[in-house]
Amino acid sequence: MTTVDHLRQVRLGNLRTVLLALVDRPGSRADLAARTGLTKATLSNLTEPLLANGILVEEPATLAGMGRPSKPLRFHPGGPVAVGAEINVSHLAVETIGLDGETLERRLVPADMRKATADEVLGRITELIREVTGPRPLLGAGLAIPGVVHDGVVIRTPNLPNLVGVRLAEALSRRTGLDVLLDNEANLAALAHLWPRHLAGEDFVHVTADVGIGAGVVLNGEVYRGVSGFAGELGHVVIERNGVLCTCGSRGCVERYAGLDVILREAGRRRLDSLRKALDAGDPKALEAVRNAGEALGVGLGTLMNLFDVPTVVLGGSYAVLYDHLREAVQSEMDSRVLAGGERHTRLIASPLGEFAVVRGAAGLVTRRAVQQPERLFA
Amino acid sequence: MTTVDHLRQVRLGNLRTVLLALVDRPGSRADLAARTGLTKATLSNLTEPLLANGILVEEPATLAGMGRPSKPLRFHPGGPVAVGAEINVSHLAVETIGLDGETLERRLVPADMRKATADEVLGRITELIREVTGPRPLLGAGLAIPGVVHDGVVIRTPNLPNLVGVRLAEALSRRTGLDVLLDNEANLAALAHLWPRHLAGEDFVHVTADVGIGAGVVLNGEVYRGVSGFAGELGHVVIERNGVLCTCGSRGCVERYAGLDVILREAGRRRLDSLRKALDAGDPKALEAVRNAGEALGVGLGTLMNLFDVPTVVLGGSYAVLYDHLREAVQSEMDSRVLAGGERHTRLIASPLGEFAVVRGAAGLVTRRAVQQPERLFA
DNA sequence: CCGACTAAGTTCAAGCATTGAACGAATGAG
DNA sequence: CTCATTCGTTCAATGCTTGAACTTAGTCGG
Repeated sequence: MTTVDHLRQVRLGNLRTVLLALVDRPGSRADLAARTGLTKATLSNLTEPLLANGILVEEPATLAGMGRPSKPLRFHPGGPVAVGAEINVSHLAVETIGLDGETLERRLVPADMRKATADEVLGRITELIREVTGPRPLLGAGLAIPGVVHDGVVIRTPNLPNLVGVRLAEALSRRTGLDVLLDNEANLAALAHLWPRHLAGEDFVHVTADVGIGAGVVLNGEVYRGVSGFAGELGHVVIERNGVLCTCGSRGCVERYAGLDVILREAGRRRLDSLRKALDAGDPKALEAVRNAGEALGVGLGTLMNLFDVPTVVLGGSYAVLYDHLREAVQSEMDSRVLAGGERHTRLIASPLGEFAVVRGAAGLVTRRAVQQPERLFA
Repeated sequence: MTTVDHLRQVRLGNLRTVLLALVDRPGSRADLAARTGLTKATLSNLTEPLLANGILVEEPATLAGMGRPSKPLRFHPGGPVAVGAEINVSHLAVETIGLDGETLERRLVPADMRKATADEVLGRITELIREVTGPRPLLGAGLAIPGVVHDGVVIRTPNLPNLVGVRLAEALSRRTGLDVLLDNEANLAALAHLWPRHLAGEDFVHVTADVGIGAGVVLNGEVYRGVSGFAGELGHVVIERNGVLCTCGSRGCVERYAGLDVILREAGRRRLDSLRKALDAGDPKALEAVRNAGEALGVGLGTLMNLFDVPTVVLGGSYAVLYDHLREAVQSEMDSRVLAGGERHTRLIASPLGEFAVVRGAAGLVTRRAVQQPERLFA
């Protein structure tokens, strides 16, 4: 650690706060100085290389009130972009976003990936990525899969058995030439609610149901993954110690009572949209199936809240679609069990992001890293 | 934020790493330079004020091999000390430690505090603190209570009802003239395993049973408290959604199956030492009571592990006393339910700290703050 | 006993990011 | 046209770490 390094760290830290302020919203040097607490002099200095490297652009001018007009800075419309990609059981999806978080291109293609080989999956996702990437420089790609991931390797993915043990990040990187970050879809859906916009605060849990139930846990503005990537496995929280046997070997896992497959079976439906229609039509069997699932989920979430103590739960994915009919059962079961409930109710909300939450999170993983490690922008 | 502040931050950060290295073990300037990555010049510079202020002392010399002998630095034996204090249902305890973590004085006095008023409790604990503090300067006091705490105020403490709502930190501070940090005993028992020595890694959960069951959660080398102090409430993790009604209003909480009161009742014993003797004598009723509790605890811990994904569980307090007889049931139930268990077994250990774990943690809270904010040492 | 050797600790000029103040630039108000 | 106002730049000053040179205090071999 040389002396230069120490001062360089200070500079990089300031660069990070400036970029964070810009992600929040564009602003002139003077405005950014006020917002970050740095001086105008430092801002001139810090933004100079960002402008020179095509990361930022200076807008013509703003005809404000008195005084010299300010020239707001924003992310360059031709600047670097990040790719998000999702491999899932029944679809593939990709999306590109700029550093400002705006969506540039997106694709979602239904496809049964259950039996596909790793090569087939990689081939198709690579093709999709090529479709959405244009001439703008690429920061890298985030890749989401439904399962547990550690160090770029797929550790566990019950519904895509051909991917277990595959070094997916490396494999996709070889095919696309991009830097690839691999993560679990639950974590990435949660990240999409945190970055680039705070949609649910700095501490929350995001819950999704597909075949399994996964929770992405955000603590202190950071996604919490656990030491080996197994954190937030809400689906395997036990609600009845001698309950139904689970594929994981345990008994009474939440997943066996609140998983989407269970709800559909109990409701006598095949697909989510059909269930949704039945619910809206007041079908009693469907309503009961959803209420039962909501209660089970509420019990599991109560346990989760007693361990993590966060103020907000976001229901996403299929749960967001069923939100109107789930809410009451989940909330009441949770409230009756959460210890902190005496102080304040746990806020339960539906995700405002649709089916692109996961890919947006995947892309966000890349833009977030670029902002937090600004030296990457000059490579 | 002036320019001076920026450079001061660098200096304070380096001071912190030097002090951390010294907490680990004493060492000469050259040795510390090697361990911290700083230069000998910087070390001379940083340690000078620490020596001048009586925080460190220079040992005479060490007659090592060749070359100029080194003069190791260590914390001054007359330097500042921290007080830890514990208010509990059936006892009060205090302990003083130096910055190196060595115990100086300790007291543990049995006393039924259930019906005591806040004033009575504060009076007695103040008296104990006076008994153990000598001429050495005081950094402050850590205060532990069995219950939930937030911002120096007691939020919830089922077994010491007279303390709810009391601004305990402020009250004790007024009586003793010390800076007081208030925290939950579960968090502090966990901290005692993290600071000043890593006894269980940087990620673990420490579990204690008294009347209730509490877990102190350590993630990434930091105690995780949740947004309102309610994190780690393992006692209210649900293991049977329609199980026994709990005082908290929920049903099937772990506490109702694995709490110490339950174990004693089932075993037909009044006190822990009597239970322990019965177990050692092979009393079947006692053995079964403990095994049942172990299984229930294992189910709850399995759920906890599926959410936090830490590699180690430390059993402390009464559970440490019963460890030999609890271990098997806890471990097997946990292993069959933890998803990450396929990769590695969760390590289950008994706390090596005895009944002073909580007060040591309370004192550690203060020494840790002093090291992390070294500017406090020059006041 | 002396000189070579080794390692610890100190001294000092150099380097560098931020700062605050002074300055130049660009516009509106009167 | 002049003044007020705000934006952005320039520049000397600050203060911390650094690496190299230097001093100090021992061991080792003859």
